[in-house]
Amino acid sequence: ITQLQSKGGLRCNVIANAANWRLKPGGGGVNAAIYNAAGEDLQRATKECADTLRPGSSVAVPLPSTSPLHQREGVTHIIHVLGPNMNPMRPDCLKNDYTKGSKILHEAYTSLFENFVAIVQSCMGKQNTEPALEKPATAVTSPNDSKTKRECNHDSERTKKHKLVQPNTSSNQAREGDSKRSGVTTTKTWGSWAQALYELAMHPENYKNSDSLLEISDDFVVLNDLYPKAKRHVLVVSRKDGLDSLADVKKEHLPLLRRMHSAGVKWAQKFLEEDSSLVFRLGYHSVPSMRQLHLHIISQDFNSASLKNKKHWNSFTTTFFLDSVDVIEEIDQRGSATISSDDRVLAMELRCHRCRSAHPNIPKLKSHIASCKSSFPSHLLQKDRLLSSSTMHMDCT
DNA sequence: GTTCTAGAAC
DNA sequence: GTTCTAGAAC
Repeated sequence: ITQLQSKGGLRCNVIANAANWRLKPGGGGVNAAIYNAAGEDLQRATKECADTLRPGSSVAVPLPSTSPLHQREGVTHIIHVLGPNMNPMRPDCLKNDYTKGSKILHEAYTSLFENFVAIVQSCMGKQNTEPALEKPATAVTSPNDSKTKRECNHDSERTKKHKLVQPNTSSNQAREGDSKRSGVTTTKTWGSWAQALYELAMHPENYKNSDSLLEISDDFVVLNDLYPKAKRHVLVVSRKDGLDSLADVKKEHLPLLRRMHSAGVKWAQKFLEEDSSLVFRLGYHSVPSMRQLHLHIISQDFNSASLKNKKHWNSFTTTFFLDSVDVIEEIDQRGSATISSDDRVLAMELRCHRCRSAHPNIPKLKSHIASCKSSFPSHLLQKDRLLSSSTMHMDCT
């Protein structure tokens, strides 16, 4: 595009342009190159289609035949598309909302492909009556069109493009997404391996000799997690029979939740006295693997040999982990907890819980978090979601 | 070749 | 939840 006069033509009729929201020619990259190559005509034609672009949307602009890019290279359309915006100086900034970012990116691609399909279809319809769209235009013609097939030796490439496009034309199934978990509450059955906490909660006296048992009260038990995912990782397990997970929690359990939270804070405080470098987070898994409601108190170093896989990581660092303070607030206000996240978040890419950088596998992630000194995301710095020696009011008596 | 993941079995 | 391991990824 930057050279404009390609040898033998671009063999491309439609260019997808990563545009800016004002749809202006500027910028240092491909956007500027396209506008330079297409000339004034593109600015004029763009203006006729749209003034601005919202993240996740696209607009297809027919390139006037007077444009050099059309005349010399046979480009007939530019599709401007705007992805999610991470820059806080621009409108609709994501502010590290990964889920929203993924959604907007999905919308951007969907919109782009829909626009492309529409161009292909209108072009194929036109060709029967108007053979004017000649040579370089073959890239968007149907592979069934025997007239255009002959002299082109880029057949395989063309066919590939069409295979990518065709499934999209038949349906827009990609939009269904959220309809799956539509409030149908199926009763979960717990495997034998998921009963350990239940047994402990019902009969804590049987475990009194275990050195992982830290505290027993009438309505909860505190213990060291058998497979800690950080330097410090304890569980406050409710002793109420029938209360298996957050999904079962109702307003009547609010006093219990508050007592469990206080116990968690108390133990975090104790651990902070031993090691003031730790930072703690208190929360619940949206969908726990073990039966019996339990609150995690986990230090944010995640320095543990027991943290082995993606599910471990994501269950403590994505929206799958619901902060105790938020759960309590929501139960108080709405009467139940919103289990917003489904298990797709557990399969998400591995991102540092501090700086949000992505890492290809667990070992690489671990070596990164061992040295990441970035501050925690702002969301976690609010409402006492994090407990550290500086946020706690230490009693030095 | 080794490293790493992901799915089955428990 | 963990362990085990086939085979994917490198």
